[in-house]
Formats: sequence, structure tokens, C-alpha cells
Amino acid sequence: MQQRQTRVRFAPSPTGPLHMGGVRTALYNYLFAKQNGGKFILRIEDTDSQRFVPGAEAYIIESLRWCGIYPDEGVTLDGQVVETASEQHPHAPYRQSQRKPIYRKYAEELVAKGYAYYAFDSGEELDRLRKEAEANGQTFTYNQATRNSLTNSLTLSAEETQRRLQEETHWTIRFKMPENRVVAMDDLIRGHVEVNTDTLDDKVLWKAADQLPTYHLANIVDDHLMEITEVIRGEEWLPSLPLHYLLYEAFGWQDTQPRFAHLSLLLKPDGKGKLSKRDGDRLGFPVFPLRWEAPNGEVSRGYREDGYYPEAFVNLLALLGWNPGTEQELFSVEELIPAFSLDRIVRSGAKFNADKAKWFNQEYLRKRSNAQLAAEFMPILEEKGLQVNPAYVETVVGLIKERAHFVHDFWELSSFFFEAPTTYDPQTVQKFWKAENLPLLQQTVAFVQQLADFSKEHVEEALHQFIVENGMPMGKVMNGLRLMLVGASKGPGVADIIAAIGKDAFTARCEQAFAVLNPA
RNA sequence: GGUGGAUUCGUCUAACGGUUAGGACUCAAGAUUUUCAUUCUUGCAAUAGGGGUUCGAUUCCCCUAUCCACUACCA
Repeated sequence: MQQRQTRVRFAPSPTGPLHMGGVRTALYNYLFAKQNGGKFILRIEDTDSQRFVPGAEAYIIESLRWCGIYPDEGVTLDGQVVETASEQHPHAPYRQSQRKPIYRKYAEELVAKGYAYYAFDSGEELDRLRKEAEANGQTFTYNQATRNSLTNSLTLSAEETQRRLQEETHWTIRFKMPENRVVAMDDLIRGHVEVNTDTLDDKVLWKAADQLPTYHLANIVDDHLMEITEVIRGEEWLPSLPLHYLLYEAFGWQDTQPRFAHLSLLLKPDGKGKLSKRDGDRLGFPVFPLRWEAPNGEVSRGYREDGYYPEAFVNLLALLGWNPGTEQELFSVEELIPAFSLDRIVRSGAKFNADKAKWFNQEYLRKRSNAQLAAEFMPILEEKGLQVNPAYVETVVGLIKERAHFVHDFWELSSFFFEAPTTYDPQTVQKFWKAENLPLLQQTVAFVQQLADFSKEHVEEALHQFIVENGMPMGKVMNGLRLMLVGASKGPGVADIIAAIGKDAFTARCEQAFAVLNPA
């Protein structure tokens, strides 16, 4: 077998926003492609005209772009869709609705070879049969047991078949599932899997009603045409893998059949089942990479809007169902590419953990420079109507970044650097604003006010010395000062705060506290 | 119901026949600190159950249980 260039694809359906599990699938494909010096292709599988959702395709592209997952081929990332083949995009178009004319002849080829047949049963008829079977506690299946008593080219005469093909518009082409054959498959993640064809049904491959193939046909044909070497997709496809094997066989494409890898699903954090849209709202975390507003106006939150960095999101996704075999947990995409491997993918489903997700973001936040973080914090400050010096914000950010998971935590952590306290935490007042401490605080404030050098280092040293030399209780004085400056028992060192806000603000805040607060 | 897949601390996972079953997140305690947080240290906590195979099973096989997926003219 000749060595082929690695070519993998991510093939979502534009039926709604891309789920984080989908992003993970895209990521794994991307990493695999890059690792092998291959190509990552983005194909849009929009063969379901009923479920098409406007905006979903753009959402998918934007989501991948946000994550830094750039396709080498396929629907481009600049929003412009590749319609015609070119050197970079030799298999265009990459949207199945635009490939419509391609599929029918393949479906017909299968009929001609005896691997498929025309079926004329109406949807209503099949629904009726399903309901009937259900009433008897059974399941209706269109397969070798029933196909000979249904309306199709296997039971109709050639003339009748031709007549119906001409006159009717709702017929389909179905795969003729072979009888009692064991299909032996190999999955890159799950290993050897065998399935007896008697448990399978005659899947629809092509629909005359909209002249479109179903997933199964379009998928196999396109993967073949696009010379895909590995198919890395969700576990929900594992049950249809035998069909896909059989399709490759029927077309005579076994030599270039891609290898398959089925990824386990992302599960909801509590209870059972796969992670779904509702879990996010219910449990308070996003399920989608980006905010999504459905055509009906319903809004779903996104990781981006919730304040996650794309690096953190990609990192946490990569580690959800895969591990490097070492104890390293923090990976950039560049580090992920060489480290990734299909055989270290975990077989069982992974429950998403929101706490761990926050931790990842915290780690990435800490890696950022104060200047970067200040720039990210600035819009929030401006929204509060604050005019602040960027250098000052940078200093403040440096003092509080260790305590934050997100940039939007900054204000809560640092408001007192920008505004005098308007309220005082009662518990702190109770504890530190005692009558006997007030004279001490008055003396200390007066001491600080006469300092010429308001640098953090100098204030800290002078303050310490003053307190110690005068035999004052360190904790009481410091916490009293903190109460006046912050209004609560929180925040960085008192000297840091004094140095940052400066003498005027220091004086004003202390005066205010003495005026407003009653001793406990 | 049928078919397929899965099953290690609460969660993500490591250990591909021999370990006191390791790490991370969470939680708890202690230390440091003028507070909160950080940081550091310590701790709590797992091989679903039952049979085999083996000198020895988390690891291999079988059964049971549980969970998940699929079972559409959806992907």
C-alpha cells in the first residue's frame, strides 16, 4: 500500500451552534493533521434541507477561528466560501448542498451493481408500519426480512419500477444490506469490532424528493473524492460504521478506505447522558464556544463571552478524553501537535467539570503580562465611567491578578483602587474599629501623611518601623487602616494600596472613615 | 426491546500481569501573611459485582449490573 498524505476532515452540519464536543472533534482532527504534516479540511454537511439553520455555518467557522483551528482546505475562514476548485482547494466546493450533482450517479451505480434498490414506500406508510409494530411491542425495520413485502424495485416489475421512477417524486434509493454477514472492523481507538448485518437495516442513501443524498452516501463519496485518510468523529457514528465499510466495499474503494477513530462523547457533569445545551444554563457554564442567538431569539452563552481565553478552552478540551501520558496539563496548540496521539485517547465518555475549566483559565490568565491584562480590563473601567491612567491599571492588575479566574473578576477585586469605599463591612468594623484602637489609628494616619516618599517600599518599611517602635499591635493597626482604605477585610498589602492611591486619596479616605464610622 | 460501546478517588485521568494504585481539579487541615487571596505542606477519597486464567490481576477471559450511543427519506 502506498503512503498517502494525511488528510482529515471536520464535517459538521449547520443545524445549530457548534457544541464544545464538536470543537473537540475538530481539534483532534486538526492536531492529527498537523502532526502528520497533512491537511485539515472543513466540509459542511448540509444535506438536510429541513434542519438547516441560518447563521450556523458562519458560527462554526467563527468558532474554529476563535480557537485557532484553521482549515487548510474547505470553506475558508475569512467568511468567503470557496466555490470552485483551485490549487489550494482542489476538491471544491466543500459544501454538500453545492455538490448535489455529484451524488446521484454513485447511488445509481450501486443500484446497477445490485447493492441498492429503489424504494417507493411513502413516509406515511412507513410511519404506519412503525406504529403497528410498536403497538405489538416490536420494532419495524426496513431490512432483508421486510423488504420483499414492501414497495420497491425488488418486488415491482421492471416496467412498474420505471413508471414510478418517472412519475413519482418521493422515491428513495436504499442500500440492500447483505444477509447474515459478519462485518469485521478496526477502529483506531476501540480496536476490533464485529457486527452481524442481520441487525442492520436498509438505509436510505439518496432522496428523490430533494435530489440530495443522506449522510451515509454523501459522507462516503466525499471522503473518497477528497482522499480522506483518517476519519475521526463522534461515537454516535460507531453503529453505522458497518454500513460505511460495506459502502466502500460496494464501490470497490477498499484500497483507499480511510481508517476510522470514534471518539467518546462529552457527558453532562451530573446525572446521565451527553452534554446538552440545557445543561449549560442549568449548571451555569457554557456548552458552546461562542454566544449563540437562535433564530427564535433564544440565547446561549459562550466560552468567549464568559471570559475564557481560547488557549484555555482549547487546552481543557484537549485534555477531556486525551492525555499525554505525562503529568503535564498545560499545553499550547504548538505543544499539543507533537504530543497528541490517537492511542492515548480515552475510550469512555468524559463528564465535563466546570471547576477544572475555570482553573485552566486562571492558569492562562496568570501567564499574561500585566500590560495585556490592563488592556483587557480597561473597557470594564471605562464602562464604569472611570478615566484611568493605563500605567496605573497595570500596577493594580499586577497586585490582583493572582486572585482572579477571569478578567471580569478584576473589578470586584480592585474597585477600591479606583473608588473610595462607600460602605464598610460590618463584621470588619466590629472587629477592628474599636474605641481603644482609634487613637492608635489617628497617630498612624498622621505619621503616614507626613511621609515624603509614597513608594510602596518606603511606606511599607516606615509603617512597620513606626508601629513596632511605638509598641502598637500590628494586626489591629493594619486592619484598621485597611478598613478605612478598602471598606472590608480583603485586598493586597496595605502599603501597596497606600502607594497606589497616593497621599490625597489616603487622607480623604481616612478622614471619611473617622467621620462616618462609629466605634464598636 | 435489539445492536454496539463503555465501567479506576465526587470529577478528569495514570498505571498496557508484580506500585504503599500515581497526578490534577474540588474539598478539609496546617504553615506563611497586617486581611482576603496566593504560595507551600499535609489530608480525605477509587479499581462496579461475581466467577475464572495465573505464582500473582486495575490490567486477560466469561457472566451480571449500570451507564451511553444507535435503532429516521437527521446528521
